[in-house]
Amino acid sequence: MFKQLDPLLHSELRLAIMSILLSAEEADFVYLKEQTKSTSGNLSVQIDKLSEAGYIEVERGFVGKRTRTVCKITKVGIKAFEEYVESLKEYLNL
Amino acid sequence: MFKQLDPLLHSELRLAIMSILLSAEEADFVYLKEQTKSTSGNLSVQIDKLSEAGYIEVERGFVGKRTRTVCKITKVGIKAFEEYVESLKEYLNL
DNA sequence: TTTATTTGGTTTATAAAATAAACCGATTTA
DNA sequence: TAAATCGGTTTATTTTATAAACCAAATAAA
Repeated sequence: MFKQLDPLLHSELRLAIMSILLSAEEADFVYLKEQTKSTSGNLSVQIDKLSEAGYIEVERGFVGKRTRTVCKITKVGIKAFEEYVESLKEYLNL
Repeated sequence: MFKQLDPLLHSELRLAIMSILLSAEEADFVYLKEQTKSTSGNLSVQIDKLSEAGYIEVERGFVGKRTRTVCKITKVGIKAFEEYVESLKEYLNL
């Protein structure tokens, strides 16, 4: 009856990150921090986890002299997100 | 933008319990255990948490000589669940 | 009848997760 | 040149989830 909920997505901050990246296709660290109102430490950790899972791609570069970390969602990430939504619907009676 | 997700509901097992109780209006420990495929220990702990939050009511009684723990969802629980669903929709782009 | 075994749980210990605090090098600003 | 800010990362702490161990009562088996 109840499918397992992907533990990587069933986390408030990671879900918010994925949600943003799904609409935006690209977002940098600063933007994600603003939108999610998270601390840098927490954000950094959760970005790493999504990246290690292959759900997002992270590029660390420069804009002018300042560093800039840009995140994009991957195909794998999109699929995982969609499956998570489907599973959740069962729990939510949607 | 992103509302906080009620941490009491944002948990796989507790959400499953609430989901069942929302449709069933009443379910006992054994039934919940079967449906959620959880261990008794985990189920016991999560039932307590929902109960302490006032989201469900727990009655420990007897049927014949055997003990029976029956759970019901409360109005507070229904409201919390509905709010959780609304908040989640934002994250899921629903 | 005593001894397993099962039922219906609870309590306690452990593993994993989320989160914040402390830190760091580079860049501005005062 | 000292102090503050930016853009993070690393490490420590707290919280959660989960399973394992346990328990009393009931039933079944020997």
